[in-house]
Amino acid sequence: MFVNVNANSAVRPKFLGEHDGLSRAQVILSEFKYSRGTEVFGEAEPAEYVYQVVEGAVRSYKLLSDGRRQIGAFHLVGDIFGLENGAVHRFTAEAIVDTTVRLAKRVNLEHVARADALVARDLLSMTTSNLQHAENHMLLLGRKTSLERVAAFLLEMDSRLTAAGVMALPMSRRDIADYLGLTLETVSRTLSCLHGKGLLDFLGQTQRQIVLRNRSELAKLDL
Amino acid sequence: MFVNVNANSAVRPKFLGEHDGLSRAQVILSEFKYSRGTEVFGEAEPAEYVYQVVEGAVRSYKLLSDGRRQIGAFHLVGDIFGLENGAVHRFTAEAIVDTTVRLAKRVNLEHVARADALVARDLLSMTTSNLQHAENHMLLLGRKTSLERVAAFLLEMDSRLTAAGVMALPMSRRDIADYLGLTLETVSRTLSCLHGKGLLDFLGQTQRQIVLRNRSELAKLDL
DNA sequence: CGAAGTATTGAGACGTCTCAAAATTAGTGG
DNA sequence: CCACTAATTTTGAGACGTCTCAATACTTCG
Repeated sequence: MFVNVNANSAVRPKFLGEHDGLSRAQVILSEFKYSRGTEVFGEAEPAEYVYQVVEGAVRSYKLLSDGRRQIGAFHLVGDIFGLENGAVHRFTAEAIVDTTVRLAKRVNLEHVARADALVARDLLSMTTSNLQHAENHMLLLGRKTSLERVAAFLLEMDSRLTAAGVMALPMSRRDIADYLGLTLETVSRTLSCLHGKGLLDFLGQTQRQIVLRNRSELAKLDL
Repeated sequence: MFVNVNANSAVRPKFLGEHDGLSRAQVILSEFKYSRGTEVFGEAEPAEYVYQVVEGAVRSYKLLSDGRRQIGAFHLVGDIFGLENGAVHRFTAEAIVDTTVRLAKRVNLEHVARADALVARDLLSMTTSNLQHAENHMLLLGRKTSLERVAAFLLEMDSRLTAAGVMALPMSRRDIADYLGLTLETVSRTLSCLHGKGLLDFLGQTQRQIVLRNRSELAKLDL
């Protein structure tokens, strides 16, 4: 099932096993592919692995009993996810598009962390940046209008995945809505509104390629 | 300004310096009092100390430029707050009522953590529980109704500060609203509604002492 | 090219917010 | 301790933003 791969990809972000993200950790790495829509791990499942997106995109979410969904984060190329302190995962993680992940056995990581204080420090700083993102997102979900939420989303994605001026969103309107605490219709309407104001353009024949025309106006909308 | 105190209080929770929360750390501890409404630290201020509530209650919040406020957490007796990985605080912290805190210099704590892996582990697990709280709160803020939010709030506070069956809330309706992403009127109406249904009672002549009459019905409301 | 999935747009419903007033509680100084 | 004032809470009525439901358009994929 798991294929051992150590081939170097020529991609920008720092990957597990390269001496950065998780220092010069001697952890066993594998790669695995998930096709669009499949689950990487489920909420409350034992947290056996830690993952990093090599290619594609992943959403982590929680569900209420009646199906309402809150996406806590999108994981894009280079992002590490599924890192838990406790025994089980607190989110469900699904591939948004066909996705390749690199994975490390959690117990190995913990073993290395015990020996190497730098690795332990990396674990803390990753957890801290997750916390920081969650804190900012609470402000968005609790207090921002739909326009402010969508503007914040666009700016976040712009900074994380824009290549050559074009932002190719992997996620659907529904995913965006569940991330922003809105409905997909409200997201769609708000994007149309921003397009109408000349702040962004839709590119080609897909609605998921977006070009930001006026970042500073968007930034003003995101208080 | 800071008074060195090592007197043992006879209170329930484990405190800094007692061999639990932060292991057998040899950190210098002081106590300090903040009167109702005063700021303990501000957002983006250098994070020089880590705090623990000895008596009273604290709110941590973020503000938007126009004054909208999102409270990220309430810190009650025993809770540690102001723990940062980065150089600065990401929230403003204010005393809700007259409050006594114990505080430790952050650099000392880091120094100890470097020497003692158990302390380092405690730091990570504290950050993780903050993260876990934030993740649950994102679900609440993004997807729950006002009734579900208030029910969740009551159950959270019930588990954290009920003494002798009575829950003495230190925070105002406005604080609750800013925690739940609602307005104070909606919080008040929702509490009235729950009272009307016989799920809770208001005690004495204050509106901040509440007795939960039917926890299981409340739990059903909090999906 | 047809079918399924996704996005847009519209119209009306609904939940929460806003504004306002009254009731209650807390705080202050005599 | 009381009287007075300020602050907080409750309650009401109407406004507003987002949601729901529905229809249409567009894109993707077999």
